[in-house]
Amino acid sequence: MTADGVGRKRSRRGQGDRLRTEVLDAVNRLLSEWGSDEKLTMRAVAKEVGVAAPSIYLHFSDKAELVWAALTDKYQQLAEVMDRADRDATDGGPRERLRAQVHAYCRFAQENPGHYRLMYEVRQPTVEPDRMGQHPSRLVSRGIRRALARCAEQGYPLALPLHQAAHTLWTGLHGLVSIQHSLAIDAPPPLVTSLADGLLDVLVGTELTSGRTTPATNEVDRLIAETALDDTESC
Amino acid sequence: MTADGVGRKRSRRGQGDRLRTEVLDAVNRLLSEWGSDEKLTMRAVAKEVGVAAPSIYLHFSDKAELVWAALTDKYQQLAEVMDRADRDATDGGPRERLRAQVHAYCRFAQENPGHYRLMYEVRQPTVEPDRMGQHPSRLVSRGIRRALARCAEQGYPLALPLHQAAHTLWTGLHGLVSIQHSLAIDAPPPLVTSLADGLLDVLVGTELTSGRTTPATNEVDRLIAETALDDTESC
DNA sequence: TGTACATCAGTGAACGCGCGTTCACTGATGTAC
DNA sequence: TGTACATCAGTGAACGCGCGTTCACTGATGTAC
Repeated sequence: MTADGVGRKRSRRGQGDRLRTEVLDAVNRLLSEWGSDEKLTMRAVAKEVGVAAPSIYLHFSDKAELVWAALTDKYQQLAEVMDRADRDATDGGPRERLRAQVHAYCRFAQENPGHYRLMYEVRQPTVEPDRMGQHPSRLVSRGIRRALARCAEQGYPLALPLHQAAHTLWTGLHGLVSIQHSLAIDAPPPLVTSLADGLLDVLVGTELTSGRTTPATNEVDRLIAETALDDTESC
Repeated sequence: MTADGVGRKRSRRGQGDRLRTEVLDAVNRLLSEWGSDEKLTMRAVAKEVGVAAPSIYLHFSDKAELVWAALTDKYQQLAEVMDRADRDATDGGPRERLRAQVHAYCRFAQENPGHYRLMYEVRQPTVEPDRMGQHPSRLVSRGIRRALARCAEQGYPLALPLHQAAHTLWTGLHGLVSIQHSLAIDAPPPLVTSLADGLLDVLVGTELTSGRTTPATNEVDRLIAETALDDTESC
């Protein structure tokens, strides 16, 4: 037991895996508390768990693996939050559901600045390139693309071809919150959400019209769909 | 003279300031060479200059000051590149000039990933909050806003009020290139430029029409104009 | 039922390293007399 | 014109620190006989 360890009890035989989740929980707590990933060290994590630093290596082969696990976890959580927001808005049309997802994204980014930074700066400990192809951020971009596809299907005109619109919306949201974070701007949270709404309004027509229609797929759209930027699932 | 110092000659009396620019040049070279700011240490910079590490302190009181100087320098350079692109496109209309600025931005970000990362992650060594109010990124956002204002003045309809459109365009560009960087995606550079074009097309009408017109300023637009997100100069 | 033992879930101390920064110094160079 | 001296532009060695990681270990706990 370390100096500050809060009386953690050693797991019983066979319960060794308990520590793994405790470690990931500790990472979450530290990122929340600090709003940053600067001080995220093996020693700090161990101390937060109430365990000696080498114990972490019983479950993660090195720091990169730990960070990657935390990161994947959080992406899943973000995707889940967006998905729930989408489902909870079923009484609105597909456009309202997309908007709900967008708002969930903004809220998550503002409530979890530490996690958000970690998620979008994987190169902390460098990560192998093949892993990059499976980057869990796909979970998020896919959710947005699906919601956009539903809008298009049900007659809302998109200002750009589907994949391009989805990528533009996703990266646009990221740009909004990330500049907010990196320039340490203290704009009120609702402002970011309003800006996101503006972007959404520009990309997805607000009413069902037969006049304007979603542009057909083009070279750019196809390239995005093929690149690692997106995944292969068809829409 | 250090082991690797490339025969740098000590400055003559009164020429002591020469070292200052040599240091900043060295920072530039290292960021270019590495495409990253991870390894940017006082020792590495000193070695690149061909000088002992403590010599840097003759001109910069600490690392934060050095980084801030390099950062400001690069923002000015980016703003200049965008400005020149704008001026070089005078034979096109204001819309073509804006597009030229947008392309210059994308090119800069892709050709200088190391600088770009440094520019948008100031919190490396934490920077005092009052400095943040004077963040040199304003140079960039101002350039974009001015070009947008010219478009609006000359009859191109914006899809959003001026300041909001400018902020959306700027952060949207940042989102595009920053996700490219952080997810280590190897999309061909022209693709990013095409995506930027798409964003531009969505925000600024492609033709002079009297039908659609730029929305009047609103609450969101006013808030952005007032926030540190922007500067006070009126458009 | 009692006991020897294998295994599991960790620990304490130390490793080598690189970092930002400090400190007392040095040696060339221009200047005053 | 020659020389003592102040100043300038740096240097070398060391500081204390925190980091990721390794290594030999320990002590409780379940199990076999």
